Amino acid sequence: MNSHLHEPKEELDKRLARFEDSCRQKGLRVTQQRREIFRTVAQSSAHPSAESVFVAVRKKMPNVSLDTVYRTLASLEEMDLLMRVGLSSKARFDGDLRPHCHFVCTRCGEVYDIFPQPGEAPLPLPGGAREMGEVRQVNVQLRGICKKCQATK
Amino acid sequence: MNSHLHEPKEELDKRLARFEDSCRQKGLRVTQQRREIFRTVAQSSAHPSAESVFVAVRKKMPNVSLDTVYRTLASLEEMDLLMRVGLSSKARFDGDLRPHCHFVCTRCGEVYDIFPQPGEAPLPLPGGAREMGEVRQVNVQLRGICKKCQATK
DNA sequence: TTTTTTGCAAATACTTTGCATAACG
DNA sequence: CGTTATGCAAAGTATTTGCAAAAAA
Repeated sequence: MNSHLHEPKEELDKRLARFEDSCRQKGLRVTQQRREIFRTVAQSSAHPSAESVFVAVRKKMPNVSLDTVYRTLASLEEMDLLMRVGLSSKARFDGDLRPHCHFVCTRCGEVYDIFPQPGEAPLPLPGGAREMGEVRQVNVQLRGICKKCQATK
Repeated sequence: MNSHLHEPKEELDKRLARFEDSCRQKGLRVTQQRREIFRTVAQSSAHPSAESVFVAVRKKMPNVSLDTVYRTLASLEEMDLLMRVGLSSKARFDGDLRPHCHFVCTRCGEVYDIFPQPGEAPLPLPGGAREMGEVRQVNVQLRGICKKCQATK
């Protein structure tokens, strides 16, 4: 899975402890599968897909099923123990090419535009960007709960 | 489709002209379907999905098919006439919660981390963000062609 | 007229769900 | 022991592809 530790062992233990705390706090049981799936994502720097996690976890737990991986990744995201890269499920398109950011509501899925306010400076490219390759597009996504959903409780 | 013009008519005409130029430049034919699909996305501010575009276009062209919409949206993205919100196809996960950006290679799909360089200031939240709702996560994605793919030509 | 594109239908990829059994607390 | 989570199988979305007919240049 092209993964390597990005932290020493004690650090991983700390994260595993945090994982267990989060589970208990949410009333979720600390199962072998959840622990192994969490450990796998926590140790990888390859931004794995559900399938990759599945393959990796299977090496230690040959009976784990893909749907458990999906369910667990969703729980871990819910507990803020990992994050999802990009937007999931279906693709959405934007015909407005002017620089702007998106606010994505994680509850209703709605996407709102945030245009720069008058006089606001454009976001600078991060310093390390050039080394990665040729940047053609910048996509800034803020995720949270939109006003409308907050009102609905 | 909850769309409204975000520009006057002359502006749209200019964009349609640019669309036709881009097609010719790429050797793609300017078909009724492509024109209508482009116009639909260009006029919408709703970040439509392929399905939404399909429904909207069908009102003017009852025989258009969903796969043509998919194919056309891909071409339009290729020509930089629209952009895709978030990442398409499959979900990917990141267990590293430290603030960092992602470089996504649009050719090979690989995702690379960009961590802030020593002394680099964190990116400021855009001014308009607060009005949208409660921001829980910031996701900065740079898209382009990675070094490895550039080398492969 | 020649080549590209379309629409149809079918295939594929990704993700989710219902249900009986197994595992946690 | 009571309840939650798992694995299996099957269903549900989202997207892609092969091919004959239609449209663009």
